[in-house]
Amino acid sequence: MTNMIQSAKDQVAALTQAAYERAAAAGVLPAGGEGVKATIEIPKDTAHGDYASSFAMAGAKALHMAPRAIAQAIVDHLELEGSYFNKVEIAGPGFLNFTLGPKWYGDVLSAVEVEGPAYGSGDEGGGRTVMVEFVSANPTGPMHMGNARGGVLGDTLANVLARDGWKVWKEFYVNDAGNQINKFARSIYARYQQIVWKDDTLPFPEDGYQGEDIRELAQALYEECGGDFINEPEEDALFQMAQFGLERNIPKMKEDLKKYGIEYDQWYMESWLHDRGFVADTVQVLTDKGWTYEKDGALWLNTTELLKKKYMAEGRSQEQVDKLDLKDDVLRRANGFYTYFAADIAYHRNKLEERKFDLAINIWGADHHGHVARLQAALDGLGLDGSRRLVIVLMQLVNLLQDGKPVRMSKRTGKAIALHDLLDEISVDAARYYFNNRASSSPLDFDLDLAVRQDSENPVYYVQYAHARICSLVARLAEEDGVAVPAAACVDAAVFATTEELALVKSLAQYPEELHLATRDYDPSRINRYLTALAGDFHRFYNACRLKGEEAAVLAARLKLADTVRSVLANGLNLLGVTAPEKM
RNA sequence: GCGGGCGUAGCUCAGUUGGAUAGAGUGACUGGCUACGAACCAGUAGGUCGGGGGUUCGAAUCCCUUCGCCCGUACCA
Repeated sequence: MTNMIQSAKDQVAALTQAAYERAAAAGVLPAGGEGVKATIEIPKDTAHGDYASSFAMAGAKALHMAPRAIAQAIVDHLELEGSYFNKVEIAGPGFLNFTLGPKWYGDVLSAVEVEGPAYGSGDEGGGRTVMVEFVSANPTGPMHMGNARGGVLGDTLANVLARDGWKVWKEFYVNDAGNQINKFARSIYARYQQIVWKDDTLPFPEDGYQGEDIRELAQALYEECGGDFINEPEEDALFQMAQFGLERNIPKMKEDLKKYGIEYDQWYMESWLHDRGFVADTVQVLTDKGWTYEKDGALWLNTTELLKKKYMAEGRSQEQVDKLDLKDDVLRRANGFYTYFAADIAYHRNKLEERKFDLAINIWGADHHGHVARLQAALDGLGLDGSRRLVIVLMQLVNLLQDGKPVRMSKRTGKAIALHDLLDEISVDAARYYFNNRASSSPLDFDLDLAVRQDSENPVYYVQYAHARICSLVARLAEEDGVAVPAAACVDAAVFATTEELALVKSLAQYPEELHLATRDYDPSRINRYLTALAGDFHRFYNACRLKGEEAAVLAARLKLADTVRSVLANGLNLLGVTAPEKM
């Protein structure tokens, strides 16, 4: 709950405003400065202080004075007594540069100590419920690199949301119905026939799944149940093939994801929606509301109108909307089967209406971006406000590199690298950190040759090393010198004098802000960047400042600082699902 | 055509509400342990922020325009 950055910022704003009012009362500044919207930021260069206010520049127009003159009047009437700051300077075009004093540094250490593993938490969610649906890979084959990325992204996002006051539910949507299951069944059936007749030249579906895993499924089926399916009607045999394949694949997926550190609250079957008539019911509701029409024997959703309505509501002009190339969607095909889109609308109606989640977040591959707006619009059409209550985080795909050159991945041709194979090669820690190392909007290259031999290559080791180094340091001081980590109340932050110490405390204070931004932008890769930077600040501190042999007050303060860093590193790594080792 | 993503150092990428001299990692080069963990640190070199225009005290960031790469635009899922 304690956000030291925010409270310092608030103080800058309050101090500046109070100074303005005093200056205005004294007649030094004209009236009209109350509404000045000054930005308060942390300068990149510490020579410009710890916080900078743009009050003087922003107010130049309203006050009809030169920025630097305004700044001088503010400084003359500033009252820093009792605040976090002990110095203010005017610089550049009129920046007011505030420098933090020891009180603030001490309070940062206290905040981490008091809040411990909860440090960095917020309450943006306010107890609202959110479902994060992620991975949801087709159960027709093993999971690949893209699923590995989506897995960490969703899992970490769920962790971060929970820290921000949301009640989080994690779900895997299993597409156990529809065309690709049919294709799956036909693929197994073809391999099965090849096995039964001992003839590899028997025909295999043109669009079938060619992976080795399909052969293995067929072989297992043959070994368990024999060759009798050959004699059954094809329809029955295909049903059995699909059942057998799913019953083996789904537990395998659960197992792989568990190994990867991911466990769901629920695996939700698409077939549940079909079986109880919920897809049909949802389509009926859309029809009742007048959003559908029949054409060429199929039932269509008037997506064009729904999207126009949505875009206009979002502020686009009629002209902009008119030039869009919009198309309607089929909900029920001429053959009577519902489309995937219809099932998806029903599934999200289930999330928002039946299960009453306040918010639904989906992690999707960027190749599905064309469906984002139309799904939201369809939910709008159901009166569920999908444009706001459904958030789709698009994730750019993973490029697999081999010898520095891209390899085309495809489940159909069986050329993808499976998640479980990957985890045989590299640790869960390394994989989870690696796949969370880029914003979801950036494509991510995955070079297996590099990943396999990576040790120090992966920044996860840099962060973990900092943690292990501190553990070792703390243990050693306790053992050899009998010095324990002191309570924050016993530390005099005024002894922090080096730039390394001050920078390190400021990094610690940045953590709640980073978590907040990670949830706001649905971008948990920020945590990686933060942790790497914090570890770097620690390593620099460690090289610049000794502990052993220093006088008691300095030793105590530095030891407390190091231990506080340890706590925050562990805190962040925990959110990523990465271990914080004491030794390595 | 329409829509989405991207374009920043040799390479991979950061850059929060517009801010002061545009950063990090990696690669290259030069240094630092009889030292609390060298899986570490310090330094040097490397840039027309794809190009052009505009908005203003101030633009990598906002607007317009243009070029290039990836993706989507199914009675597939």
